[in-house]
Amino acid sequence: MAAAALTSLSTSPLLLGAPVTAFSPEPGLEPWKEALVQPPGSYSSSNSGEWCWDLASDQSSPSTPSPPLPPEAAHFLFGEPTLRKRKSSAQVMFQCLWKSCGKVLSTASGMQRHIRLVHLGRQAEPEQSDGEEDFYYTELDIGVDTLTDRLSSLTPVSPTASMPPVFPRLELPELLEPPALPSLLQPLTLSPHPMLTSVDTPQACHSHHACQVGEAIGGSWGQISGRSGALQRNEVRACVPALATRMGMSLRKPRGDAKKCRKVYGMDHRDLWCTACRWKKACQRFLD
DNA sequence: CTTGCCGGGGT
DNA sequence: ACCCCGGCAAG
Repeated sequence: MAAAALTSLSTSPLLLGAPVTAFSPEPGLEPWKEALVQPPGSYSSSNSGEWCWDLASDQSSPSTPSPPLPPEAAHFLFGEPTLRKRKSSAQVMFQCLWKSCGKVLSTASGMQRHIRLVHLGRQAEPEQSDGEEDFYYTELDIGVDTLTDRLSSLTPVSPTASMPPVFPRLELPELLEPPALPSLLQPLTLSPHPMLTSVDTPQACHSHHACQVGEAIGGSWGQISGRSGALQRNEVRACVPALATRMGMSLRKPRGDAKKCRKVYGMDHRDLWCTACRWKKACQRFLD
């Protein structure tokens, strides 16, 4: 029965083309629970929460008939965002990541066309596209997991993979400049700071890891990647803490640039240091 | 290499 | 509580 419902939902035009107005969060269906009922094969079945998915097995998903770009270029690393089964309760939109653009369209093809014409200056038909447009827009679930969207965009690759993701002619500083991030959040501003609050479900913020990850996004971690798309939001939400750890996202706060007692007074005036510095703790005199 | 400081001790 | 330091990450 549930399968039938999912099937009918997944084929519904509402998911792909309709305006946002139809959004409704489906009371009684906790979205985070859906993470636990993913089809087998793509995810390991650990119940410890330490090991939530395996990119290698993720790649084994069947290749598609004729994707518009070489799968090894992006889909190899990022999955198949437009073809994988989508969460039934989410309305999907597509937002341009180009600096100070932020245009939101309801279809991926429309967004690709927008990027191609407006930003890349190409007139070529989609068939000739090399898929570069995919790098300049992101997929938005207009639903409960806006944070995990952001997190997944910060997830360039599994830590088990050693190769960096392929960014064709990607102008990182421009694409990832801070102004780009707030604009991503605009249509999703259901609460003052969605990046931090939307994850604040009983599950995700249980150990505050997710919140600290949120803080980290504002810092240097924001430069990790701007790629859209990608890993299943359910997976990400289900194991944000483990994800943060596994990605090497240490929860240690980034080093401040203020000179501390040690630097100011020197090793041979330790008696002038604040006690915290003397004890090799975070300096209390020269705060960041 | 140096610096800042977390985590984990000892008293 | 106070004090110390191994060891790590970042620069």
